[in-house]
Amino acid sequence: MEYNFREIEKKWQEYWNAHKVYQVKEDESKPKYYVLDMFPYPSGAGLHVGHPLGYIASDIYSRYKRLCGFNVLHPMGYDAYGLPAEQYAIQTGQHPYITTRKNIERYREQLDKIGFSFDWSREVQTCDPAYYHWTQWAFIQMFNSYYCYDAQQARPIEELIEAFEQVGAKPLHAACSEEYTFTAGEWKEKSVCEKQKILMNYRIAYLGDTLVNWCSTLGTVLANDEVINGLSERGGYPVEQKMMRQWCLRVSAYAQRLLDGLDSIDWTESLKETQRNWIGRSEGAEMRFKMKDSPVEFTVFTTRADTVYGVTFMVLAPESELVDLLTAKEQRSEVEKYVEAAKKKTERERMADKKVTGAFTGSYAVNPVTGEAIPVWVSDYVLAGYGTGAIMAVPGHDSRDYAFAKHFNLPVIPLIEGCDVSQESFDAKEGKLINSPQKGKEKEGSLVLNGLEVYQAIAKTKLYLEEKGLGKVKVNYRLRDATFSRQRYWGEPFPVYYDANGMPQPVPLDKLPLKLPDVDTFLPTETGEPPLGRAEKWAWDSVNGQVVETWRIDNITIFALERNTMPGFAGSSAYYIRYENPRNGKALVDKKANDYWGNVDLYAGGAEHATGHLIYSRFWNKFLYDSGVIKDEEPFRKLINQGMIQGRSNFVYRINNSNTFVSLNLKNGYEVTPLHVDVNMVHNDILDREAFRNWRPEYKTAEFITEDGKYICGWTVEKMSKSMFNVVNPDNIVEKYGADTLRLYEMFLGPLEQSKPWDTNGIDGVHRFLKKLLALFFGHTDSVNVSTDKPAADELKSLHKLIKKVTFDIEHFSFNTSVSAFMICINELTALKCNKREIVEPLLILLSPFAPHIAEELWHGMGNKTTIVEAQWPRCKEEYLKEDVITYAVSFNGKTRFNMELPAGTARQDAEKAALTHQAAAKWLDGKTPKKIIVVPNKIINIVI
RNA sequence: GCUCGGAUGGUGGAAUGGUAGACACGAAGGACUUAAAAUCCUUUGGCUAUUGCAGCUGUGCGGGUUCAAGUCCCGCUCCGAGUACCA
Repeated sequence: MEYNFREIEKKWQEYWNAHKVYQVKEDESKPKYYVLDMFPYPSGAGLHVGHPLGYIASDIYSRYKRLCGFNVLHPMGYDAYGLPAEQYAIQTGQHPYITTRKNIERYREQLDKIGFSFDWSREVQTCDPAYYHWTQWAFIQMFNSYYCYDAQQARPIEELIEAFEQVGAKPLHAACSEEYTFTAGEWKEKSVCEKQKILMNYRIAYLGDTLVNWCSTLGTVLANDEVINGLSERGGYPVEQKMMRQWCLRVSAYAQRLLDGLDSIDWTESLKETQRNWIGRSEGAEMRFKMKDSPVEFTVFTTRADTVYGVTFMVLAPESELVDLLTAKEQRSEVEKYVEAAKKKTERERMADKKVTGAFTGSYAVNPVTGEAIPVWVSDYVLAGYGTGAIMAVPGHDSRDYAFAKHFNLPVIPLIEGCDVSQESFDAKEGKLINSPQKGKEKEGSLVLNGLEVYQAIAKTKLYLEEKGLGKVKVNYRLRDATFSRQRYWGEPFPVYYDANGMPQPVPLDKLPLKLPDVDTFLPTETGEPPLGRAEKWAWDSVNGQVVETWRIDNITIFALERNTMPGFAGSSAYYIRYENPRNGKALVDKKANDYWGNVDLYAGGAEHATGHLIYSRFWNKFLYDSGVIKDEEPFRKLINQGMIQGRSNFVYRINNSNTFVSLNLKNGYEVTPLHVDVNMVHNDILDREAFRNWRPEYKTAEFITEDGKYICGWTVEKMSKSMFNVVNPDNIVEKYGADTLRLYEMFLGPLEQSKPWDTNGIDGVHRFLKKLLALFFGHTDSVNVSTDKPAADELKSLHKLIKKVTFDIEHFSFNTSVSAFMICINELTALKCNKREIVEPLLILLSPFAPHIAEELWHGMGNKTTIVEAQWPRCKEEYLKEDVITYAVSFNGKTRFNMELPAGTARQDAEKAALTHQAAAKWLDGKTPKKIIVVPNKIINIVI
């Protein structure tokens, strides 16, 4: 009897595959459960041990739910569009499709080896035209919709046109980039082209001039979540702000719903918090300022309306359109110089540069409350993209304004009683107001704030502003619209052409998918157009409704197609819906399929997608919900984040100027250089010296100074990467120990959510557990040997303890403790020499989600004809868990003195009596009568003397 | 700066307010073996005992609540993650 995991695992993987064991379809007789993993981007490096962590956890949960009688949808696919494949294509000329397909094959091979219960018949790939058909379709739906604030949902754009025709723009509450006030009459007067331009301002997918994150090295724009600390997430290249005409998604219209929806879903608090911060709701007021010497007006946003008496200057963002309007003649050259300098700086430089800079525009605004004239400045500490791109500066109570005021010698007015602003500003929102007109001494109708608490003063000022028509209460969100164009080849083409007026028109729905054309090279064109600009034979014939391979300038029915492609998150925003009905050529999802499967019950993936994918998906889902395509408003009901698996690097210590290596604990006597060594040559920190000598030619003659005949390596925790030689592929582990050991070990490593370094130091213990399990089944024979005898009480107890623990742990995603529970149970049963069928059969069912291959093998070895997948999860019977005797810890004045065993079910009074009359008690009682006795059933008896 | 986590043996980590350190690794000792591997047994937080069966101490630090605190409350220290000229 030997644990031949290679044979066992191969056998059952082939069996499951051949018998389509994990394929599911809608089944009204069973409750559904949808378990989803974030689908991987198939990179060239293949899967490493960090990837399967979440997959194993969700697979355990899927298998568990299946055994509990649920119809479980557990699909997998690939996020196949992405930058690395394109960059590889630029270098090698190989089409990204080829590399992507190759990588997918490798991923599939690796995944198959681990024994997941995916329904591969539902696989999707985002680069497959049959899939991106529906990405393009959704885009057109967004193009043809606007967001109505009254209905709080997306509505067809035709309804907006109708409203314009009847009442004009002013009374409507619709999400837009710029407010319009035209009347119904004025609307009707407008040309077709003008109307199109106005509608663009309202569409949910719109073409707009926006400030974008431009990364010149990558040659593309990036979304906010793709920029980290002013550098591109991919590659770490500098990013600058640039005004560009781009496709955008009006995500901001959904800000409030995205925020509110968080309360209805079961995600970790930290992830919800991250999204709340990203959405960044802030309540405040918009205040209108008039200029002293010109008719121009502008508004600012503030959360501290109460500080209006402390405004000593105004600041405009350098990119603000107001700069040009408000700059006085004599200051023009200085301001222009400043704005130019600011524009040249990248986002990162601006952040790094904490120096205070700015320029005076030479003009003055009028404080709407006091009537005083206040100077208007330009400075890059004010952002064009947030609020109105202009602020009222209150140096007394805002540290940034304070720094600016001190630098340019502007006055600082304290507004809170007792605060000291001689060294720094007082930013806290607390205290009593001063320095506004005194009650009784104020002019008629002026705003009196003195003596009020800050929150009262804010409320009063808002009210005052609204009454006097000087401003309005306003909620601002940090969440901005998503830029949706990428100047890249390897992405979904926009289903859009530009008509004779240069206006974008959607490709008719029945002509989708609009396929990605071939190009000769994947670089931008010489004229700076995106790579698709090289597709010369790629145009749209609007009369015949098809892609044509010709450019005929004289024929006005042949139009240019959009040359940008969609970003990475386009394909990943609704893939979970497509899994429900993946081969449907008529719709994204059939209504019946979606009614049955609904949203994702459990979503497993990394927390790094908090502000990207997980926001976009929620937005996309809400849009589809508004459009009546799907039935649930939130895509992912419960979300678990697996931690990151870091690399555990190993070092050898070379004695300087020699080829001799000294073991870790002996290195102190020498001058040594630590060198990274491939972790695959190290086991339990002991170096395989032969493998090391063969690793590289220069180590061929290496000498070792060992301890007890072993060379011990040093170690440290780093990111898993090729250059550190610490990448561990799951294949190696599967080859050496088997998939079941890998699965159990990854779970045993620690709590799922926690980031932890990968080390194989404990893997033997898990492997040993499986061997013990086999020993229990086989005894000393070569075939499975189970007895049909009735189990004894202690055997039943051991099993039911396990059922209770494992069921509880799986429900709470505490997989590491359930693996421990299996080990305890097997140790107990081994000690009892128990191989009784009534015990080991349920045990195998419990184990099957964790180690499906060996469980299946033994299940069949016992004579079962069906697969273990069809078994039923065992129920825990509490009556087997009852203790005969209960151990009480008896303590005196809180100190435990002795343990005492009493029969289960002993009455409280009898327990008290027994504790006092116990022979050991006399020592502490010392003849005294106790003041108080506390009996905690099953636990402790505390006697207070 | 702000927000959210975390701190328990040599290591990974267990502990609904109720005997802290489950389980596993590693280490030490032993059995089997010509030997090794494999397997099995014993010990393993620290200190004091160990011809004394036990005692003391102990969950980052300082307080508090409680009969009882790793767990709850207050105040620190350190570490990690996210986010940031957001007005």
